Amino acid sequence: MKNSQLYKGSLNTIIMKLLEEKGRMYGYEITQKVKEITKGDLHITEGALYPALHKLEAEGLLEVEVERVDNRLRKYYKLTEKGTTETVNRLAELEDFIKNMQSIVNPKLSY
Amino acid sequence: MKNSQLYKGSLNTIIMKLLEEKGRMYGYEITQKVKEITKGDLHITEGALYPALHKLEAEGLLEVEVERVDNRLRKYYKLTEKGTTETVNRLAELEDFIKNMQSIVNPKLSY
DNA sequence: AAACATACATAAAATTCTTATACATTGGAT
DNA sequence: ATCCAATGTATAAGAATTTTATGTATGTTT
Repeated sequence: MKNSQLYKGSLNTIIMKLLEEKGRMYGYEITQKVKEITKGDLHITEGALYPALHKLEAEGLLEVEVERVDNRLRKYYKLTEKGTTETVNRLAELEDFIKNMQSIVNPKLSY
Repeated sequence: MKNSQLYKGSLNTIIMKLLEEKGRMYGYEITQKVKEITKGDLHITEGALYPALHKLEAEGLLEVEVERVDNRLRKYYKLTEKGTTETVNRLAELEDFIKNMQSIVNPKLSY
């Protein structure tokens, strides 16, 4: 990930949310989608992405389907049942996190 | 910090924002203030806090004033001029970060 | 022919945080 | 009187995540 330190720790949640929405995605597609959504602010690097995907798979949250498209390898990831359940929790945590960070940035609004 | 991984990378920004607002604070006070603001969600541990404060000081973003209160040592931290300037940048980054994360969580709103 | 985009991967190093421990004072409860 | 909780700072070992750099290979554009 590029730029701000703030994105540290949010990669797994981002991956899981995108997969929840799209059904299945491959690694490179995830990087492009995130770049698009954040208008270029967030560039997920391969060095961060692939180990993260492999770990989520090892934890049983994702499963992979390998396909060959245009003679190039693609690994499509999708949420397992366990992963889907866990995504609900992670998104709830994310919403709390965002609220908390907003309370810190803008304490005037907490009346 | 306790619970969610999401807070990783946000500690420095939290510290700087609180100092910008309060003028000066000591470590323990920061932990209590954050606990209060987040209604107990975020517990900043000493093992994370003190190294972070020392590093910000080493970078010239914070300066320290040692005082003895009730025979207990207190180290009050405040932003340097450099730190104040940098805080503006960090808060802008935080706002972008929050917006980006909201775009990811709630893509429907991005029409 | 070179450069760029697509597509995956790993390994060393840096960074940040968790967990555990340490020391010292004050105040309240047993 | 003694113990425990709260206040206050600190460090060190280890874990986890990310950065940076590198590698492989194909397809497309200039």
